[in-house]
Amino acid sequence: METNLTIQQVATLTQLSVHTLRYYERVGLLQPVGRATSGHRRYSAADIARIEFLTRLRTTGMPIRQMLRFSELLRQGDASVSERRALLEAHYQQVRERLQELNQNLAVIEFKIEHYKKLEADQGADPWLDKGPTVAKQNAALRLEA
Amino acid sequence: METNLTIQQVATLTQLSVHTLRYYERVGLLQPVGRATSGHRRYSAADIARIEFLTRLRTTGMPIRQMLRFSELLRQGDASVSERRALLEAHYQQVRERLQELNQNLAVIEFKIEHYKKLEADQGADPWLDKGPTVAKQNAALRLEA
DNA sequence: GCTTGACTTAGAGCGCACTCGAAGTTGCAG
DNA sequence: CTGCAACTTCGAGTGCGCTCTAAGTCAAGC
Repeated sequence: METNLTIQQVATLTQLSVHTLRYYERVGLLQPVGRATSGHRRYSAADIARIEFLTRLRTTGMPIRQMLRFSELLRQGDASVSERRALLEAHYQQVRERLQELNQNLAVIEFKIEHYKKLEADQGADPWLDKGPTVAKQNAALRLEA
Repeated sequence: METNLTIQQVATLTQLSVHTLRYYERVGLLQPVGRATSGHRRYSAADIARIEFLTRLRTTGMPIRQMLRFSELLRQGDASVSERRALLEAHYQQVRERLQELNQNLAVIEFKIEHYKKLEADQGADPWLDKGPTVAKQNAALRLEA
C-alpha cells in the first residue's frame, strides 16, 4: 500500500490546485514532501491526511498564519499536544460564533425572500382589490426599505 | 424623527469604517447619500436599513459584484422583485451548503480536540502502564497523522 | 532519437475588499 | 479669531491567498 501519489493525483484527490499544493509546501504548511529520483514530488498517505486536515481548517476560515503555527507545533511532536488543543479549541469557538451569526443573517434573508414572494403575489393580483394592511405592516417591519 | 446621521455616527452604528462607507457608496452599493449644505454626508434611516441588509449579505459571504447586482435591481424598483428574490434564493442555498460543510469540518476538528485531550491524559500517566489498544485504534481512525 | 506532456524552481501578478494618504474644506469650542 | 477635529475627493497602497509565467528537466510512447 506504499503508493505515493504524484502532485497531480493529490490535486485531483484534494481538490486543491498543483499550484496551491506547492504553495502550501513552500510557505511551510507541509514539511518538504518526499521526492522520486527525478526530483518529482511523491505524496505519502500521511502527507495527504495532513493536507486534508489543513483544508478543514482553511474552509472553516482559519488564516494561513494560524495554520502555520499549528504546523509548527506538529513538527515539535508530543510536547506540543496541549498547545495544539488550545489552538483548535480557540478556533472551534470562533467558528461556532460565526455559525451563530450566519444563521441569524440567513434568517433575515429568508424573511426577505418571503416578503418578495408576497410582493410578487400582489403584483399579479387586481390592483383595485383591497389587500388590507398586511404589506404596509411588513414594510414597517423591514424598516423602510424595499 | 428626521435625524440624519453623520458618517461617523453611521460607522459606529454599523461597525463599518467611514472608509468602507464611502467605498460602498462610490462603487455603487449605495446610491448617493444626501448631503448637508456643507457637502457632508447625512444618512437617512432608509440608507441605514440598506447598509444593514447589505452587511448581512456580506457577512454571509456574498461577493461585492453580486451585491452590486442586487443594488442595481433595487434601483429598478418593483419590476425587479422576482429577480431579487431569485438572487437571494440562490445565495440562500449556497450559504446553507457552506453551513453543512462547516458543520462537518467542525465535527472533525472537535474529534481531533478530543483525541488531543486523551493524549494529554496519557502523557500524565505512568508510561509503563498498559493502556490497551485504544490509542493505536484512534490513530488508525485519524489516518496516520498526529 | 524525438515528441509530448507532466514535472521542477523562482519570482511576478492578480482579484478581492478594503484602507490609507494627501491636500484641501467645514464647523464648533474657547 | 483661532485652533483643531471631522469632513471632503481622488488615487494609491495593503494583505491575503492564491495563481500564473518563464525557463528548464524528466519520462514514456512512437
